[in-house]
Amino acid sequence: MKWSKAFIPTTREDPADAEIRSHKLMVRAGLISKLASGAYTYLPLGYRALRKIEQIIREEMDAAGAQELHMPVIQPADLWARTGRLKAYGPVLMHFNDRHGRDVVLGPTHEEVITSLVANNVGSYKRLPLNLYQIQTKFRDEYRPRFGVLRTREFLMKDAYSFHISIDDLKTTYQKMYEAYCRIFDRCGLEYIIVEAESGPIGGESSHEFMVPTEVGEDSLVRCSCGYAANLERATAAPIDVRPAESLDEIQQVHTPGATTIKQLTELLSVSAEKCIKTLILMGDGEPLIALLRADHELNEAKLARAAGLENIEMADAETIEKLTGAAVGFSGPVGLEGVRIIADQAVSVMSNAVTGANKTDYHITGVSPGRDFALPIIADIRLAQQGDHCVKCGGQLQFSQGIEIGHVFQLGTKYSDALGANVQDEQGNTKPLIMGCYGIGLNRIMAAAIETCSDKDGVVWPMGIAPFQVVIVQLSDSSQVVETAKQLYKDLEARGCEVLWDDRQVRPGVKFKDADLIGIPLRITVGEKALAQGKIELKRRTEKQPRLLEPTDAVEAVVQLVESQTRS
RNA sequence: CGGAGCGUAGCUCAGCUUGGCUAGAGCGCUGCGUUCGGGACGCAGAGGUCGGAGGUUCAAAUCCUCUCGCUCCGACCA
Repeated sequence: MKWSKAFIPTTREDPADAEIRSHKLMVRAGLISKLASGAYTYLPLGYRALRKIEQIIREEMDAAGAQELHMPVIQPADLWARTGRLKAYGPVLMHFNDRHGRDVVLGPTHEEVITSLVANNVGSYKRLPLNLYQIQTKFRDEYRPRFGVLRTREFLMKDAYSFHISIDDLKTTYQKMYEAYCRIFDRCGLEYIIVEAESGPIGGESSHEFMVPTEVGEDSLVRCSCGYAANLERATAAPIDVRPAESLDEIQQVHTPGATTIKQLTELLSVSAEKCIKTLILMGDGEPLIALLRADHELNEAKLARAAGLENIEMADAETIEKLTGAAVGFSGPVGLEGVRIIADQAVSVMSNAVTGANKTDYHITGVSPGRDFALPIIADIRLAQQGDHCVKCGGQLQFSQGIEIGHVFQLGTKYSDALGANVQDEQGNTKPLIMGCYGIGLNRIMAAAIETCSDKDGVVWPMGIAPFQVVIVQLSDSSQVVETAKQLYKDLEARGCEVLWDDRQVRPGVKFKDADLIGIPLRITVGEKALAQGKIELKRRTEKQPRLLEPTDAVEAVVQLVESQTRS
């Protein structure tokens, strides 16, 4: 491609509405352009990169035994109602009414469609396992699109769905997908980690997320040097040890007017939050429930729900709290509360001489020791891991960072097949629900994550595997010798299968160098009078400072080799 | 949906507090000339519903009301 004919609108300045590095660079390098909040055009350069990502995914999915198909974006809302997800997704689903007034949704994902497809066409275990995938635009009316292309209302996703007669068979495919994902992300040149994950409202039991650690990701990661890794929702910290025995104080009531927050309480009484018990009152399936946490810890609702055996949990309103405790919000405590389920975090169970609410407005009590002053019927891990916690596997310090989720694999089970009646007959002729797995990859996020992690002060530094072009030829002048040499290199490299961008523009050298760095093509050939006087041209990697001088024919060989060695995983 | 901020040239912004002449700068763009190995310079130019609607006023980019859009924080999220 000749640069003079290409549509690559680079800019010198950062866009005003971009906050994070990848977003700024994607706009400056002419990869994307925003149409509206959460809706971006992929410009030719950006689209080339996106298509390369797509092709890597396609090749690896095919190699792993999955088959590509293409499903509709528009889906009857009725189908969504049957799995309960019309309600579960709520306003995130984009709807419209067609000319007959039928409620239609734009697919945010395709479990319903694929499950009904397979239900209608597969009746026997003999056709299983089956693994089908598509690469398609998905629609979600996000509460808040953000971070450039990281969270948008319209995005490209690869979603695969597998169908099985047995859990063992599902696990085999799950493992294959897991390995295929590793190859895909390796080929994309990403540094990623794999974490245990909550499966979320999609349902299912086992799940792993593929994350690229960055400073700006939306997800929080917890890691240990021993290899333990989980996302924050799932992460478990090592239990807190029992403190050395001290003499147990007697309970005393203290006047704490207006101290409704932990901060106010600790300042008023000059105690650390570690000595206070936070009493959270929640509603689970219509019943009140009390969660006790050390005051410097945060509740993990998913863990609490699991410990309590409940589906949905939400914070109780002020009225419920006042009725239950007889005190205003902010003065609740476990001592003396009757007839309500109490679940204590493990860290609370090892406390003594603690401070907590007195169930009397404007009063707290001190000298509280769990076990002595109130019962601990259920002790569980119901908190978020936090800075300073230790690894549950090896006892080492847990490390916290942010990350971008680029892929997610789930073992779904029979949630959708049950809801949609997707059954097959097994060997004995019994009717069995299909056991499912599903596997997603966010293509746009791969691109953003790659740029977020691969860039320097001058611009993007594309990994070879997903670079829009593999090599850029910078032609420094219009002298016939320079032009002819550049042209010959261009022809030779293209003939060898390289993706070449030839900067033949009538602009000053400085502009060409700056632009080449900004758009981040991995290899750069410079053709200029100086080196050409010795019959040489310059070859440089984007990551290097100094070029090497080579004969043009040697340069072609060198480029071909570099491309090959860096494209392989 | 709650909180905060921002909408002025293609892009990045100044001007608004304290209303007043023809609405400015830099970058980019067009033409001519000089330059030509890391975003050159000179001259000449094109380019604006000051987000939109309504109001106050002799007079509104500037003040008031409403509205739309965008960004960030929160809530939410395969």
